[in-house]
Amino acid sequence: MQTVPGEGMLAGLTPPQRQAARKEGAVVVLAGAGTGKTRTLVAGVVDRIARRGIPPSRILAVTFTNRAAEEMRSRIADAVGADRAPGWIGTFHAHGRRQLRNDPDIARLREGFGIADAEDSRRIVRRLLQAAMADGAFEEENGEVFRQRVKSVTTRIALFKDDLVLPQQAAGVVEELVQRYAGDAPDDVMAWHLAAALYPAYQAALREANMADFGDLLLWPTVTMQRDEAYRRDWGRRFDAILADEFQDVNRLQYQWLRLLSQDHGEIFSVGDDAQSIYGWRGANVAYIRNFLNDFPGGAMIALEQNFRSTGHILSAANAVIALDSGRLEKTLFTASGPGEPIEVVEFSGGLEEAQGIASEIGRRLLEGVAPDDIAILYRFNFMSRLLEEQLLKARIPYELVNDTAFWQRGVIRDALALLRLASCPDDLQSDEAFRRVINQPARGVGAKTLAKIEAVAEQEYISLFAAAERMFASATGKSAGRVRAFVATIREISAVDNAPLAERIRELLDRTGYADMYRAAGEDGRAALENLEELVGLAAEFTPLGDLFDHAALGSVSGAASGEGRVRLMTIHAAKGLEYGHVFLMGWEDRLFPSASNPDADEERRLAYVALTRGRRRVAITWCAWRGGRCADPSVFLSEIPPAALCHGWLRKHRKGPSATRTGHPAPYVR
DNA sequence: GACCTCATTTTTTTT
DNA sequence: AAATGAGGTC
Repeated sequence: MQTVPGEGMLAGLTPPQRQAARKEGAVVVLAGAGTGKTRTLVAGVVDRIARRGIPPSRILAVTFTNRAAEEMRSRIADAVGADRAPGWIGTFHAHGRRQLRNDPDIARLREGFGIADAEDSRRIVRRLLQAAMADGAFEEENGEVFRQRVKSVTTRIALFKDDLVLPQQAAGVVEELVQRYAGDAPDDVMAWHLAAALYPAYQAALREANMADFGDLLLWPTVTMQRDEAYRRDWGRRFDAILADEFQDVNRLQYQWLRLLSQDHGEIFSVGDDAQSIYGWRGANVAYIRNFLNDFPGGAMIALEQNFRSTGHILSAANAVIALDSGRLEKTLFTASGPGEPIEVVEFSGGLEEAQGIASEIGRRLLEGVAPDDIAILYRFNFMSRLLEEQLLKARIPYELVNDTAFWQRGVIRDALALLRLASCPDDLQSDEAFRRVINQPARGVGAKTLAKIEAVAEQEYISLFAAAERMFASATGKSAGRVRAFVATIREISAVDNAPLAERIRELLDRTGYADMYRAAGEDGRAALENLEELVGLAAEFTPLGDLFDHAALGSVSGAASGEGRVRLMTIHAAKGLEYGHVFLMGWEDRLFPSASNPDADEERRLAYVALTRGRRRVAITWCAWRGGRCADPSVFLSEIPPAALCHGWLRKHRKGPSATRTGHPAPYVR
């Protein structure tokens, strides 16, 4: 027998893994945490290429995150060679973008449309809500309340799209969605109605700006595939096999998209774990994986239950917590390794003590020789990293925030990109959001009132805001007129020279508009911003055409995520899914905080706890505080659900005194 | 009318 | 971290 490339890796699989990888037709692999999910998925791809002879170019593999796509790509390349890796590995959004770029008119967009990220969407909704409020659609709201309203309406419009609801259909399904998301609060119900009412205007605003939001990327291709059989077949026949990762997190839109693409051949290999479904608030519906066999008759479901990651104690804790998840697909993780160390539970008096305690315990483990990047601290909410950061800094422990405010979403970077967009097409309405963003940055005397005047002119003449400002201030006198004229002239000049390298173009924009000077003048306060801008200039060189840079920025890429070797990782539980660490610290396990009182889906919080626990390979510590945020707190219910035999009081007891353990100070950083 | 500073607030979770 | 509000100055 000749050897087939890739057969080697198939040989290293467990029997269920191998059975799954070789199965044809519709398959769902129910892969518990740490059971070799990615390995099996990669084996599935390899089997299709190497054994079944499907051309790599005819395989579509889809993931949720860029990180997962990247990992899959490299692992497949390792197995079958880079030249034989599938050409279509990417996130749902990247695939949708590709489809929409091919036919912008299915969304009634023009070529070169931009991608609106969450903040762009919020800005549009804010304007619509302000207008609605002025019309008396609802009571006047101020500040914080209004801000919440904007956010809550924006997310609901996105949920309509995730549920395959078109703008004109929204009003008809409000009641259904109110029920589904159990928005008992009157505010939430109102937000649903507002969202349904504003959705058509929101969509019109996007179209006018020639922009697609995240939902649009997949919504319009899917809707068109439903309506137009020729279009569906055109895309469907490009692939002989489809593979989907994290299937438990698909929403209705993604699910239909997968079905439409796979319906001709029925070759859909999906991998997931219903116990790890944690994105319900984004429209994900566990029912799709749980009912897979109903929707794909003749399909197969294969469970992977042997865990290769964690110790026995960690698994018994995870199994106990997830056992109470209602409606779950029964499966129990087991391991061939021993029980290992019990999970350490540590109670602190307050958040500061907790942060100090974790920092000093990490310091101790680093001295014992544990590698910093084998340690992770996980929390429910991003804001919980703040105290921790201070303490880690103090203890000179190198750390990295994973995914905090992503590079591309930072204010400075968005400003710089706005300048670039403005300069790339100042007369296009597409640049209006960019104009709003940077016209008064640095201050040029254009406040809300002046901007309103510019907007009025622009609307009247049906020209861009930039063109309107140019016209209005051409001959105006006054303090701000000169500054606006200079700004407009600078953008025009740079706009005219469009052959300069991107990096140079950005640098010129930043310098000549006075944007960079604003931060140079700020001294130490502006240093971080200037560094970010430098990084952007460096990064920009990699992108041509220009549109790719904007798309990349919007689709949130993993910039710099691979940089943090030798650092302790701090991240949310959500961000930790799919990752594993030898030492895991789970903080803030308190009632109301975790499970979060603001999530109506209690089971989802439970699944989150399961995800958190199963990130640990050898040692897991759970901490909680009796006092946080000015009020008393009780330990999380999840703690009481873990079998006592898997728990112990760990390092916490010894260090209740707090500061004394750290006061001695550490002269040198803990670097190996 | 716009700007500045200072204080306050409030966070889900993310493509 | 970013968005607000207040109060004072130009």
